[in-house]
Amino acid sequence: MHERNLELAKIFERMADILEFLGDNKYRINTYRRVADLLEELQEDVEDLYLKGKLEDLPGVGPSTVLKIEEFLRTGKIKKYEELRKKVPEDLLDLLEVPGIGPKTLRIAYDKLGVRSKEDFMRVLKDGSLARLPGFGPKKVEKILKGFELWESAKKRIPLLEAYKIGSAVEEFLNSLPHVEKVSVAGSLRRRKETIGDIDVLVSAPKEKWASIHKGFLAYPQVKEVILSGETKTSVILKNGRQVDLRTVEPQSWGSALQYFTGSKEHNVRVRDIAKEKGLKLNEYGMFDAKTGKRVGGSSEEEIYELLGMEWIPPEIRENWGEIELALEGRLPELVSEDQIRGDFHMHTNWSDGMNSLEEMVAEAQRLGYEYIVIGDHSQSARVANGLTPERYEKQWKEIEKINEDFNVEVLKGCEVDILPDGSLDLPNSLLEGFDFVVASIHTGLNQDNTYRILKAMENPYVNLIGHPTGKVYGQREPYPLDMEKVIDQALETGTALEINTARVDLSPDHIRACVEAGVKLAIVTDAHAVGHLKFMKLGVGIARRGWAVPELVLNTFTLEEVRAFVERKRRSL
DNA sequence: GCCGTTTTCGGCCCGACTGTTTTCAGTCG
Repeated sequence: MHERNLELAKIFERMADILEFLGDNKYRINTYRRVADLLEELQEDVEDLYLKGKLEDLPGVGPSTVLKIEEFLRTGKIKKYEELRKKVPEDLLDLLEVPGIGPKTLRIAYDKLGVRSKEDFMRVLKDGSLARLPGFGPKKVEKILKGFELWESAKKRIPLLEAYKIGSAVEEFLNSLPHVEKVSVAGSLRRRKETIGDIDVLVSAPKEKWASIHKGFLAYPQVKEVILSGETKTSVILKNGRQVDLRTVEPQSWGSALQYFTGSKEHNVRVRDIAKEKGLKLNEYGMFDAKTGKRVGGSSEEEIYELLGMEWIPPEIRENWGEIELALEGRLPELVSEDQIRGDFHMHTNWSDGMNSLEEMVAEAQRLGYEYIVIGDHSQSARVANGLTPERYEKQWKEIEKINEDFNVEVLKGCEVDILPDGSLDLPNSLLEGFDFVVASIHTGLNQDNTYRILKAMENPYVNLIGHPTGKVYGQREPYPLDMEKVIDQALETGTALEINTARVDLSPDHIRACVEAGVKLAIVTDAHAVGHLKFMKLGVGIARRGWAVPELVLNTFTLEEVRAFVERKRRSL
């Protein structure tokens, strides 16, 4: 990660917010936002690009943007931004993140009701003064209040994807410190829960080096505030407001500490019970003989579980949901794992709403060692996303054919076709037939029960995968009502797979487990809109494992021939 | 603010949905 890129991206984002609040030209605002997105996804350091004179080659970057970036690199500041931020209270802008509050609403509350903070806004919602303004009413107030709830809960708990990014960056930083032997996130992040409280990170090192490691961690550039810092534990708040707890342990305690801090609490209670039955004592420092107090193990997790007569249990399923009994009997299922992943089934390019070109996406997929990928750009009715018409798909196919000559990874012609309100598809079968793999998703009517639309879409012989089936986006959108049982039956019946969407954490682990029990095929996808998103496959695998997904049911473990056979089987049978 | 095989000026992703309206405005994706 290039810190400076992110810092600049934030500034452009903020400038866009302020301009929007001030009612500036919306296309200029749009440009600022696009620049912010661009910077966030940029693979190289922005300064390198600037020095090479390549900044203006980026799409959407013009002379004015280059000047601002140049100014920032030189002085660390952007004058225009400094002037803009004087015009509006800093906290006020955060409210734009609340679903239901847009720039106009915020401006009216500011002008007419003197709202200057979140507390002010809550007050005018609750005392009815906002509802009395022209253009507002009780329903709108209700909607914004609901938006606040969603927003608050998303703020309190960290969505898995965000926590994963933070955790990975912290791990990387700690690994760069001297004397550090092992680093791992623990807690609910390691278990890949949908939402994470605090981010726990564990480091093993000889005791005499701990002080220097804690000190080193305080120098992590993202640290904003230190809550506490001692010999074994440091807690900090990062600039993004998230808390990270670092613990140092001795190498001989690595396994027991990792086991202890990974949890879940319910899992650990049972595990310690079993230890007790065997005359052993387990804590974060190691496994000991209960009578003599003599250490019998603790350096690795595998050793801990082995001493208890159990198979090692993957962290994602440590919830006391039956995994302990199976591990004691040696009957744990083999869960899908990262090294079995051969491809990604859903990603976008700049043909629709992706940031990168087809070639750039393919190049990254090749770098990741994939055997195949499915390009799944949006279809025509997704106009906001610059969805493709049949003609444009046919053009894209030509480009894909050309690219397939130059790369080792096989690029499958695919699409993310919209499921229309009546359950029919946005593209005719005559065109769908020409794709190698078809993903179908719902993007409209997100407040109604959409079971019938999904059931009908699965009847189409060319639909291989239902994209983000529940419509949920964590912290932003509740799922629509859906009869998952019927969806699962229909998926099984028609030979259609369901999507595990890494970006949205949809399906949930519970859904995945139901699919696994029914024998429904699943596909883990990143839904990447930029090359940088493709690497989150690792996270998707974690989500799948949390739902006890086994490789036989996960399409990503299939060879290219097997994927083609999966598609063919459905086409022949319906 | 950016951009150009119809343009160096005049467009720019535009439609669905919701709640407020009685013909529309704001938000979202």
